[in-house]
Amino acid sequence: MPIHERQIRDRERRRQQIIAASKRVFVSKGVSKATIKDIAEEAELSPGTLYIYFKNKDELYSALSIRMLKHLNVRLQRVKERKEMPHAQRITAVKEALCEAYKIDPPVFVTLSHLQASETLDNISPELLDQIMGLSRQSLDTLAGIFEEGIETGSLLNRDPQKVALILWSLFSGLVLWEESKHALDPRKDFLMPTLDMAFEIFGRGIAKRNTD
Amino acid sequence: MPIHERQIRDRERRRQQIIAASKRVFVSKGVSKATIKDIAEEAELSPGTLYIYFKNKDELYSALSIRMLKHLNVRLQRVKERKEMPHAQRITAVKEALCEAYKIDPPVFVTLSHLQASETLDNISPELLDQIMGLSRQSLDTLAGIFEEGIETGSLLNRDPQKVALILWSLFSGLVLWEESKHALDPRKDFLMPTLDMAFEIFGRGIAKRNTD
Amino acid sequence: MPIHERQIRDRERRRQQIIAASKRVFVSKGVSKATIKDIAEEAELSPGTLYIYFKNKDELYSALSIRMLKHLNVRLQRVKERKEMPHAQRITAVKEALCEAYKIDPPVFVTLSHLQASETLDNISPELLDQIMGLSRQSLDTLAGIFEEGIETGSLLNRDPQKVALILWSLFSGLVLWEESKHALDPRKDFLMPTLDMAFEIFGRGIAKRNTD
Amino acid sequence: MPIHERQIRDRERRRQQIIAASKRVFVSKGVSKATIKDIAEEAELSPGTLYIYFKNKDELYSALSIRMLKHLNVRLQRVKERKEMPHAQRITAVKEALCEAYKIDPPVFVTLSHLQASETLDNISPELLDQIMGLSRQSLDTLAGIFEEGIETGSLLNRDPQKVALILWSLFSGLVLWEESKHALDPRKDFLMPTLDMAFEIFGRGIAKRNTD
DNA sequence: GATGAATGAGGATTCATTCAT
DNA sequence: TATGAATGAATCCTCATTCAT
Repeated sequence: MPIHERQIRDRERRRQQIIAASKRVFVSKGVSKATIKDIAEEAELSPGTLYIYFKNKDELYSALSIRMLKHLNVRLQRVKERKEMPHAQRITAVKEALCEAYKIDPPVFVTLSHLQASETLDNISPELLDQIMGLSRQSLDTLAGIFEEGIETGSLLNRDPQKVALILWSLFSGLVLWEESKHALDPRKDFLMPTLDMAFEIFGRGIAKRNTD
Repeated sequence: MPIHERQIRDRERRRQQIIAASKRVFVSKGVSKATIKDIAEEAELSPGTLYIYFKNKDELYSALSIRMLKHLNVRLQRVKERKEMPHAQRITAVKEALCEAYKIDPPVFVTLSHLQASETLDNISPELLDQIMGLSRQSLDTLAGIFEEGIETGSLLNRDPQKVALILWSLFSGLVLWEESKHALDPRKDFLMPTLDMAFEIFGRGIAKRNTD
Repeated sequence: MPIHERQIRDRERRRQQIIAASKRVFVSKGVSKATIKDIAEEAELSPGTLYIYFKNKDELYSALSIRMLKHLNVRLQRVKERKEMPHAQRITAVKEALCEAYKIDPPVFVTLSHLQASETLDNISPELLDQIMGLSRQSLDTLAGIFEEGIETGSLLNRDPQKVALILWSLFSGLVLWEESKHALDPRKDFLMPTLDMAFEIFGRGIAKRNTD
Repeated sequence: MPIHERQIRDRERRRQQIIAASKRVFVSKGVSKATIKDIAEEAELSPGTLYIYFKNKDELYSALSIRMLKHLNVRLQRVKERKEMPHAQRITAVKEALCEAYKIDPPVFVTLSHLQASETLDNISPELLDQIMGLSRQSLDTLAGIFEEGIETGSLLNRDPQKVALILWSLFSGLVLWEESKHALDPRKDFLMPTLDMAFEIFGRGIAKRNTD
């Protein structure tokens, strides 16, 4: 049934169109200031139409996070598969995966932080919440898996990989959140990247095992 | 003018009373769900009265951050003055300063992140914004100063101390934000402290200079 | 033109199919909660299709009433034709006619009451409104005719038959409305029928002429 | 504390003012067409103010019913106390009580019917629902009590007084609902009263015991 | 005729803020 | 200063109706 397939594809395209529009609105107005009307106008649709594709505002927010988390998962998984890579390069690869996910959707990290701050989750369906939590966990698990391998090969300090993964994620999201806030006040460009580089260098040194350990 | 002074003191006392009440409300209802009416009730005042002491809601939010930042500044300054301390202990002292500030006002870190995420800064007076930014900068500067001394004494890697300070702050606030979000969903106790300990250990190792550097 | 006739027949069949579906929706969701989309889904049609057969929602509502009123008219007319029947039996026959109409379409009586309460008549075409009013009047006229005959034969009190007819109709619809409301709260079965029996008994006694009158 | 008392009185006065305004709006626009904005404008208040006095729209609707039912209860109770009255006069007194309640608030009977049709009760607090149901029941119980006495004294037919009460109530509300609907279409005056008189006459005759019973 | 995505006006409700007392 | 009732703009969301395919 090719007709049916096209309908599904159209539907998905619309969803993506709305998601893209809301991303742009979030960038320009901020997440909590963005209204459904704003997003609808940006998407050149009527407010009612958004509700055909998303049950409510919170679920629209969540869709952004899900898209980003899925993308991130793929990237991290790819890093994990490169088992032959030396650990230092792997951490750099992790950084690049995170940065890429961030660059695709800068405001989504803010959204995700909001979600994490559990301030907007009231209207979310349990399934969607599960999905977000599951994807978050999956990202962290993949990260943890990478560190675990480093520990097993003796490259990394023997520390709880779950905690290490969380530390790296927090380091990254903390910096990004800071950058976003500075950006709003003083949009000089790319103070973030050098700081991120330095952060990962320090983290990499800190987690690496040395002869004396 | 003792009468005048007492008036000022009374006024300040009221302000603190309101701030304390809003803190409690933030803890129980979450920052974005808290309304002026909630805070007024908690403070056993009427909504109108809050507006005698704070120009608007955002300025009340900001006052929380200011209190916290002031406190943090004092603590960090004290660490900075302990010039004789070995760098490893100093980083631990920094951690304790941050933790203490956090423990006094857990939700304020979230608020501060919100402020940083530039979601609530619209209604703030330029003076207040300057004050917050100034205090933020001061905290970071103090931190940077500590690192600078470490670099000068050859204990720490020679890296831009401002960036290092920002990295440590981001690491801390990223973890705290994560913890707060988990807390809302699954209030098991104190997963935060061991993770923070590990984060600072890794950071400390990463920033420490070694013979081979 | 047999082709043309079949088209008309098909059209009428579709209308009945939609009416039947909306009846089922009204039963399960309540009249005011039922949406066009609900009815369309129940009829396995699309919302747009309903508008081919009914000008708008109110006209769909009205169609239900019309169907019921037509049915009722036929039944009442039949009672009227049984001129040989003693008046007491005739009133029982009237009761049965009303009950049957009610049982076919319980929620339609509620709808009709709503219509009567002039809450939904705004969007109705004058023709349709005329039709409903005409059918209502016809039912009442038939009822009045039955009573008139009773008066002429000396079986019934000499009272304005129009008013008597209205009284009986109100008695019936009042009880049914009450029953429907109770049903929603406490769906015990068939408190209605014994109460209706008693109501008609009292009414019958009350309207019957006695020697002493 | 006379000041405190005045506040309570003021508050109650405002409530009554709002109730009175919504009554007027219901009369002119119909219950389901009336919006909060309409009522607010009629009351010369802002929409927000209504929510200080009523939790939501449904509870405002309910308040109308409650006022009417309370009034009715008082009146019916008074009739019940006149135990010396012959039953025929008592039924007339019941009619007058019902009519008076109706005349104070004609549209409220429609509202009450809507409530009974359980179409608008979703947003009502259980307490309020209980109150309405309780008052409804109380009215019916009082009516039933009156009939019970009539049965005991041998004036009335020996029938379940609860059912008889319900029959009378239904007769009344059915006629009133009809009248209201006619009124909207054709506001000739006072077709209701003579019909009501006749209805009660028939009911009275029907329920009265005769020697031959 | 049939579809169902899109529309957008309209409604209930919230809440920061004001102001008369 | 303190109050808290009143405000009304702003927001989310619904749903009858339309129209391009």
